[in-house]
Amino acid sequence: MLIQSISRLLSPSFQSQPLKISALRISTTLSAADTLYDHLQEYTTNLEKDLTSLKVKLDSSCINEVIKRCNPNQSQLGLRFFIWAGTQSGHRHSPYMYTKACDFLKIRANPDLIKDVFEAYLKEECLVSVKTMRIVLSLCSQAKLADEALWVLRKFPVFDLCVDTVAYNLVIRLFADKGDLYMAEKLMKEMDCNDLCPDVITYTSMINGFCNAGKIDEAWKLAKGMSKHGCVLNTVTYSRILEGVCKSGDMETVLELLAEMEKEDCGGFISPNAVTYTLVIQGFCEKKRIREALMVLDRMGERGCLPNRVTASVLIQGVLQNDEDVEDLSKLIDKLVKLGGVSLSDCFSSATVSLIRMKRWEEAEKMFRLMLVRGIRPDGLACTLVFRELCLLERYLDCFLLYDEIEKADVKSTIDSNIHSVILLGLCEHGHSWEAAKLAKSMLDKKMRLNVSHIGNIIEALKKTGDEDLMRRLSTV
DNA sequence: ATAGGGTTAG
Repeated sequence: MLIQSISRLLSPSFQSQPLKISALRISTTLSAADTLYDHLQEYTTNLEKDLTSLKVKLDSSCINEVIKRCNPNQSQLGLRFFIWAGTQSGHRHSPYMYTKACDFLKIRANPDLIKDVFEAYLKEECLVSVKTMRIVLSLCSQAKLADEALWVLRKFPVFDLCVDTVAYNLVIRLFADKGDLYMAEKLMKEMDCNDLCPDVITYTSMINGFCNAGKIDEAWKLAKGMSKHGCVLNTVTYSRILEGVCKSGDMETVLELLAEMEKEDCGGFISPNAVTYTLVIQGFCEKKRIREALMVLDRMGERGCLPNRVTASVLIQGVLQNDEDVEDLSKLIDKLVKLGGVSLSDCFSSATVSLIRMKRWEEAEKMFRLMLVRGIRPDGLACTLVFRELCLLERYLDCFLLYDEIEKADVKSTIDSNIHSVILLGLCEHGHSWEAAKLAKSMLDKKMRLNVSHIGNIIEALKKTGDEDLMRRLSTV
């Protein structure tokens, strides 16, 4: 969009064609949304039936556009539309769409919308299916609305629908996460009365809730009772308990539990995985018991369990926080990479990120530069944080030099468009027109959006380079 | 149903 404002500033003669092309592209994607939105405005009865009869091909951008237009004043219509769209065969809302719907329709701030829609369904005698219920429950889950989810659960019989385990699990998880374990447990007991049986997922939500509330005994009691319902304790559930014990700080018990999980006679159902080991390592690091954390890494390696990026970043942070010795860090990184599962890039990037978070900026910059010297490519987060810091310090020329070096190593960009824009603007404002022009070209090559508000300054600086080729390319984006 | 660490796209 702002590239277009650049072309306007640059030379009016170039702008007509590209603008027409993009206008055309927008109008084809909007037509489906137009049809649907217009219909929402006109409906009197049978909204859902009529929407279906329009036979519009649904996709996420069209659904997004419709709910966006319903934004401030027509949230209820927007919600009804979103629910209808989700029930259409051939379309399934992505998790991204659920977050968008919650955002645009302000479901969290206005949870009564859900009840209003159901009232309309009843009044207009709309068909409400299990699929409808599933979509509404997913919305409640996204918006973390436990009470509303329970209200929806209670509406199943009103529409002659049977509640299933998936629906119960969703509501139970919401209450358990909220810390209302009384209600969560009540619902779990209620499942039996509906010929439903709690499964491993139900138990895991409950156990997680009890552990977060510091009630490890209650969590154990549940775990012991799982077999009553034919459920077998597995790695995920057991690791939840172990996590709770870690949080309580009793690392001796944690080691006993870990040993229990490692025993062969459990048939491997609860054998620890990378997440389990990482939780234990994290527990020791938080208690500043780094040596023991490192021993857990060895133990993990002996059992053939590979560390991952989380394991690496937890350990590296632990070592950086507790040791002055650079040797320890490089020994650790060597070991991690030798075990496999993480790369040098993962390790050095993690170290850079940890140092920045610990406000040890000079060491972070050294680490970042060392990485480049050794030909190791920094990951996206490390780049973002380093460039953000350099921009705050107004060291735009350094940004450019580092950027150039990273670009030489590889073509795939790990730096987001906003940072590109900030660096570009900084270079322009500090009179580094040549560098700005080179960065602008690189951005054009990547088809990157230019989202800065100081387009005028950028254009003026770029004009100074007298680079006609660049000007032409900017104007024909 | 599994942790953690930014941003983008859909």
